[in-house]
Amino acid sequence: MNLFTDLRTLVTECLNALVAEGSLPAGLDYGNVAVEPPRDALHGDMATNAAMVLAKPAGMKPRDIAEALAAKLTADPRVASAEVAGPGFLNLRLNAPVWQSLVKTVLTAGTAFGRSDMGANKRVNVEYVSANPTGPLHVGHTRGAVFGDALASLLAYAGHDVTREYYINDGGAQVDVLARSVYLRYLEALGEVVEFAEGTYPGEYLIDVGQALANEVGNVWVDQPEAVWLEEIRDYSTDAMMDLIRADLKALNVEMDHFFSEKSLYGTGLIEAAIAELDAKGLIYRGVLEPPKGKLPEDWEPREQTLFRSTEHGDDVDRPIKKSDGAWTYFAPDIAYHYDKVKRGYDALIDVFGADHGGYVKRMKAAVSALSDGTVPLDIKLTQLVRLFKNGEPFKMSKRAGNFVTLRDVVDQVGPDVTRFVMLTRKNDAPLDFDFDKVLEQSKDNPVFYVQYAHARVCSVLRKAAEAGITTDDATLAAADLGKLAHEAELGVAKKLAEWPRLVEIAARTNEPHRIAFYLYELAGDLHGLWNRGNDDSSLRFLHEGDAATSQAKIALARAVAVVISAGLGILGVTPAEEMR
RNA sequence: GCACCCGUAGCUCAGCUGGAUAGAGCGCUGCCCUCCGAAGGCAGAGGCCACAGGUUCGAAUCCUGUCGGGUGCACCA
Repeated sequence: MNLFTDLRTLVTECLNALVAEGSLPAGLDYGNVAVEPPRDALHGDMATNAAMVLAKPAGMKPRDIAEALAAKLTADPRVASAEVAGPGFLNLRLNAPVWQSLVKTVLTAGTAFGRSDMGANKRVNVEYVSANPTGPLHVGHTRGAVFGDALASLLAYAGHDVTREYYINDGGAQVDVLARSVYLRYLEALGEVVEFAEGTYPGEYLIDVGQALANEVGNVWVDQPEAVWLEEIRDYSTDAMMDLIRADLKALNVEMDHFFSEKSLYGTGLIEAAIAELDAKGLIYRGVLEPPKGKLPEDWEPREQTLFRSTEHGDDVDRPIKKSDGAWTYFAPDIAYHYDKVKRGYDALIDVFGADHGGYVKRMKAAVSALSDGTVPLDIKLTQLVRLFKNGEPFKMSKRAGNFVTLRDVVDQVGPDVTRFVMLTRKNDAPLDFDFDKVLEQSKDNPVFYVQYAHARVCSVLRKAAEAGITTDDATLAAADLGKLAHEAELGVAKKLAEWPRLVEIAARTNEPHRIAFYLYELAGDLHGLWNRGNDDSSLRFLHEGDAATSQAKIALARAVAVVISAGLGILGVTPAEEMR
């Protein structure tokens, strides 16, 4: 149910009719014909560029095509008028019943209004967060978590079969560091005085882990060499950290479908198999890389390494997959992991990385391109930094975490709903300012509040209606005499609702959930505007004393707005507010 | 030095597959509560879309270059 695609279908039908009667040449490509909202509402409800895009291939003047098309279009009962404007735009106005019935459609479909089948049930894997299992999640992870989760929901809403996935970096040196740090906390729990050297994690969050470990195994590892305890403590600690991370994610209402362990790639032949696949394509060789231009590392020296010829797939330089000592680089298991995703049969992959991984994008895309022979697209979305403020000043670090502000610091103070919405009110690739005071402010410059307030207002109307003895379930409202919604202010809100399905598709196509947040803000503004016009013009109020029929028609519109706000907030993972407190 | 992202109103930012007179919030000026929640609404002022070329019927949008800001750059993860 998308009025814009409905009308685009009508336009192409009319064009075909023109072809059939010989007014247009046959065989034209309608691919670039669009039906969209005009920039200025004064121009009408919808505009099509058909005449302009077809003028050249048809060898005709745009205005001539537009005139002929207009005549055909106005024959349709939905179309009130079709005017040629500017260089050849065709501005359409639709009859009021189109908008009135749209309200009914929304109420009948509920939050499914706006669902799309554009995804054609394609299997998409969205990998996000994937933080190292060495500590609690911090603000940067929070943004990635919120973005990835909303993107996954958006794609699902748009008809994709989505898997939410987390890659656990439990195979590298950083988990050894974790193990050593936990060992120190373990000794500490047993009464020893310990010192945290450079290169260990001093964060207080490991105290509990060390204590728990001491309770479990007693003093068996005291005074023992690392070789004795490292592996066991490493496994124990990463499990503990993943429990911590899962709990953090749960606090944000993020739930993964699948956790993939890097460690599972080692010793199982999976890395070797992935590299062999690349080797078979002639993309693996031994060589020496050029020194990096500009800042030359102090200890740089030419070394022969095993390299992936990523330049064959768009990268700037070839990348090492083995260190000079023969061990895998971090990139190697990452290749194997993505190979695994390709083999699992996904039609598209999406990685959500922090901005500090920007340098990693090209090589990862190169790897997936090579491993899938270009058949599986990989889109990598980078989330930019979050700058935290409190009272207008940069926010201080968290003590418990040692050196960073944690996800818990944020969620505990403002709640998951506010956290999520605010982090989605900016494009993913733009930096985000997050002010603990402003996001809780109940005023118009706080979009969270503004959108929630609109929803709460509708709920308030429903409560008042119930007090007045008016039936307001969705089925009743859908059956109301919606012809009473005749005022342009009311139809204007319905028109905004009509844009929802179209907006979902645009947001999904571009992988940009922030568009949902901005749309909801605009929709909320339209409702607030209509609400206030009821102050001057009582016929625009939602409740009409002693006139249930009129009340139900008006309330139907308000309720339809609430339904779409619910659907949108649902995608963003935010709970709609019934009332403001 | 190279790569990626960004540059739009005084400030913070939207801007769809290239489309008409480039939008919103804050701030500023002035209005609107006997009323379903004024926690809101309406109106006004405010622009060389960083700059210069190019592509075309048409460019904030696409391409090239310049300037400015951010991020990342062998053997870390």
